[in-house]
Amino acid sequence: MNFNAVTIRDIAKELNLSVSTVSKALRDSYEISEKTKKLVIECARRNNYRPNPIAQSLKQGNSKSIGIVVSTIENQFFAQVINGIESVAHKEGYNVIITQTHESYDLEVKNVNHLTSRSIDGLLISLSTETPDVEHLKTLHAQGLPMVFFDRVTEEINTHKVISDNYKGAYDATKHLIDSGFRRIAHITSPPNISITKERLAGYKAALADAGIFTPDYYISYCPHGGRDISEIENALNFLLNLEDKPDAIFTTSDRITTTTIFLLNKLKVAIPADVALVGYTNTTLADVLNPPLSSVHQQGFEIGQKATEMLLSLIKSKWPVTEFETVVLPTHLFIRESSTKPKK
Amino acid sequence: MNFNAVTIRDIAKELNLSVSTVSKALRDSYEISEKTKKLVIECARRNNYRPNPIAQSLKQGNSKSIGIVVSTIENQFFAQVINGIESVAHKEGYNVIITQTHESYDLEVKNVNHLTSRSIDGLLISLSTETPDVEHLKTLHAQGLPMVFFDRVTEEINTHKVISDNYKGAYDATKHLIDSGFRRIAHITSPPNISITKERLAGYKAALADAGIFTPDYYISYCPHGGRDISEIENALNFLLNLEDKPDAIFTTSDRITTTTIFLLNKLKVAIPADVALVGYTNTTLADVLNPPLSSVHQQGFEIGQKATEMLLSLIKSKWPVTEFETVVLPTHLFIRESSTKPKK
DNA sequence: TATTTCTACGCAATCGTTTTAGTAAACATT
DNA sequence: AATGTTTACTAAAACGATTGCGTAGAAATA
Repeated sequence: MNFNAVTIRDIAKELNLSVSTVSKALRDSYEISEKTKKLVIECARRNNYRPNPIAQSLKQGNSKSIGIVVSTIENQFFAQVINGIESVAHKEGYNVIITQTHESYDLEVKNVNHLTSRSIDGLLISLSTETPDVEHLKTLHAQGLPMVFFDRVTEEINTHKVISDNYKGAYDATKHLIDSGFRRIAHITSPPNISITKERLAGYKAALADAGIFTPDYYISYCPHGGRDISEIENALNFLLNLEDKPDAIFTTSDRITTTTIFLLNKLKVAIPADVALVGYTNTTLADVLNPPLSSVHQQGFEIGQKATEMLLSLIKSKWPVTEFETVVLPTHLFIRESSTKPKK
Repeated sequence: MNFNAVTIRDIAKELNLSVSTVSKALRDSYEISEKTKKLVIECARRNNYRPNPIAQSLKQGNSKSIGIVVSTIENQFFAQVINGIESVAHKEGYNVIITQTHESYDLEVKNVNHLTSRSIDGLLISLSTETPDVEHLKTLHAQGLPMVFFDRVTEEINTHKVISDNYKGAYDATKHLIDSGFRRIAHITSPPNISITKERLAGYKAALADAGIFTPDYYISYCPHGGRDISEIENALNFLLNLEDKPDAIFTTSDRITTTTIFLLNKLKVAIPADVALVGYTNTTLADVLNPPLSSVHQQGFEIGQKATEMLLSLIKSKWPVTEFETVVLPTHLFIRESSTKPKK
């Protein structure tokens, strides 16, 4: 930084003291007399001295910053998670570096490398939908980088995790559709490899099974890129709506898939819920104002972020290697609106 | 970083070379023989060596990171701007640190201090609605910190700026309402002190004046916190809708004010556009799917971010103090949807 | 053969801060 | 008076990477 060149050395020179005295005075060391402390502090203030955090980091071996990897901050859910992360991190004097994968594996690897090469103290990560394996994270984990997974987690790395109760969220949504009188309930979801897909699929299947409703496998559509390409969802809908036993309801996962589905159904002039009902996962604040108001499973994004950060900081601050890990599961909430209300005949 | 302890010194020891030789080999210096270079590079790769960027920063006096200050990333407009910023920054090897003010002046000051104390090389900032003055930035600017303003800018600091054509956006929106047959057009907007408010207000007034329509001052409502509190907008609407010469159309500014207005109007069972038409500023991807589809002025968020970052990097890289500054104005686009279509009688 | 020029590398200082290991001087204890 | 104990400070070594300068030995030139 050349825009703020005042260093501890300048103060030392001005006061005819050694740098170590100045440093200790500023850190309020017991070794320094009150008189000198006052002198130093006053001089620092007068010269608008700010300790160079880079030098501090180098000396202390930590950077007081944590890295975040999410798919995209345009997703309201992740924006809320990040707000939760920041609320805890800032309180503890950590700053955060946010990176986005846009669901790409390449970008995930690049971002993780970039973050670690920026010397982060810990990592908060939600896996990209396109991530086939977690070797890039295993190495770092083995090297001792504290990491906490949230939302999309992996079984292959043993560390803290924070997730929503995806199973129950999906179960509740599906059961609600069943209770509302729908029987042919399709499911449009993310790629089968990521955790949230599996958990939500299990909840969906369980609700149907518990109600004794048989559902063919072709009612389940996976979007390989998590809805990054609108065509993925378009294809899924075209397929479903042209079936002979066309579904009378759809349960969607993920913010993007859900909001895109409502957009496409409207465009296709498929009436919701008259032609097909819809319940989705989304954290948009606009669900109420959509046409029609969208029934949705809402996740506690902010709280997920908070919890994950608390756990990460506890790992970072721990003096001994942590071997006991925890997976925190936060409840989801189903908001019932018009998109899933059986129209009266 | 203790989780990645491989340093240049470790490599030197392993190969029985000096640290300087290793450093120079890795930096491909002409002073080092090809044979040694190959040896060093291979050893570095094998040991998963990564240069410690903190040490590099300290030596080189830059941090290769830029700070961003926005009101909130939950706002789609800012999320898009940030994506634009990242696209340019990452390409140039810079990483970004995002902070949010949530429209609070206190948080803005804190964030700016935090960022500069984290040794950023430059600052990209959109002012908070509650920011009464820019003294906290003037000091930094005077000290030579490169900064570029975007979206909400200030006249008081002479540097690069990137904004939307707010005047024209507002003019077009208002003119469209007039052309659609509306005459009593109200305006709900951000606090009068920030730049976008002034620019949009001017466009709104000009369109009305050009059409020879007199509009009373009480048709203009300011939200002191930019719509952070829903009650601000509630009050504005209650006031407007209970007027004797109740407006037949409303033009709103800012993402949050616009989407909250549609929410409240729906809640109040005020039909849009039958009872009152609506055109707003918003960058949500959901405008099409809202009830009713929302006419809106769309800003080129991504491009604003890109442009601002290009300008910031040019400031950072400049060898000489820059004295010629530029304000780039990007066009807005009006999307006409149902919320502003005069219903047939 | 003596001198100069290259080549390829090492030494040591540097960035700004923190911290360990001193050390004079003042004061207290026997 | 000789010895311990504080007090209040300083010198110097880190942290990891970079870089100007120095130099041994090989090669080229005179």
